Amino acid sequence: MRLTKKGKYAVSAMLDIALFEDKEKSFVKIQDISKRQRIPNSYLEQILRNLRQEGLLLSVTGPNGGYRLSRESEYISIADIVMSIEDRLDSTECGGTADCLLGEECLSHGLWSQLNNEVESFLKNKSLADVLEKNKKKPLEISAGDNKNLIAVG
Amino acid sequence: MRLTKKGKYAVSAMLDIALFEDKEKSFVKIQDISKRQRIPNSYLEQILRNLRQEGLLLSVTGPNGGYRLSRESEYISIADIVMSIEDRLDSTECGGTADCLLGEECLSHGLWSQLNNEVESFLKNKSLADVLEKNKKKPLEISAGDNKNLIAVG
DNA sequence: CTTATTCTTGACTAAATTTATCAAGAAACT
DNA sequence: AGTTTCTTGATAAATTTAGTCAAGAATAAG
Repeated sequence: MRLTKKGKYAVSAMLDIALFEDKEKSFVKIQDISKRQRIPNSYLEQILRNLRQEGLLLSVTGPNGGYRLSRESEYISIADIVMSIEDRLDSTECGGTADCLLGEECLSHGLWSQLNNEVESFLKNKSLADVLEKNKKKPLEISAGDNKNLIAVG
Repeated sequence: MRLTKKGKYAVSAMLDIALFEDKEKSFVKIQDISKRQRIPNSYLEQILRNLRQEGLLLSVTGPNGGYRLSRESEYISIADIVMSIEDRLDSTECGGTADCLLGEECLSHGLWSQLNNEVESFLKNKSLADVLEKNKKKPLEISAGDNKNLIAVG
């Protein structure tokens, strides 16, 4: 399971949406996410596109449109998000193919695939809600002025 | 903790040395490691250089020279190796600095740093010996002919 | 039915990182 | 001397990541 900035942006964006979506009513706009999380707007478009195509987000075009989670934050794991985003699931050949050394399974193969499992199960067991929960405990500082709407997520 | 091909090559090379070094007597040559593990010779030079500089390997120049582990394989962890090799320890800004969002610690910060710890402790608790041990159980196939010396490690 | 808002798409570019390569040099043995 | 083998620093090639852009389509409001 590879982990790049893109994957982290994706998680931040999803957390942001989870926080700011107003169930039944409003959707969260790309622009707002972009500003709050400091993710380049056009890059974010690309990322949200993936997340929607993978069925993690719903979207509505037009005024008052935007994005919303496709299911409750309890049921979206970080692994779901990361796996939607990162193309090369495995960081190098070994770990998935069992065919690392020209047909032979290499000695370190077991090691890397164990590590992979380790990481994967860690991320599978963390939902968006879990991550947000953890941050609820320490009250967020809302600073005055322009930053009123800027809550750290990513 | 980043994980690239370079890091995996390093682990493979170390495993190879652990297997082929003949304590008190012979050293393992770059060329041999390169052939057995299919690691480009000149790239391997660079990698072994790092490992030696970090004190994980000893080397001797000249005929019958080569490399040997600086300490027994029980006392070299995979984390030791990977951390010698990978320059950027952390895959992206967040996870180490606690300063991800222009001075604010981001909501997902805890998540990434937890993951980091997870991976790190996994690799810290695995020694070269551990990895080799696992492979001892299933006897290696030695195929006839040119490959007689080719034991899968990487 | 026109306009403003907002997502959608595909193709493209730039930057960074990873993956090497090479050649000249130094150490050690025979 | 001559051969083997590591040592070093600089450089090049390939791949991946990160980010941009512009034209288009959907929706709502007036």
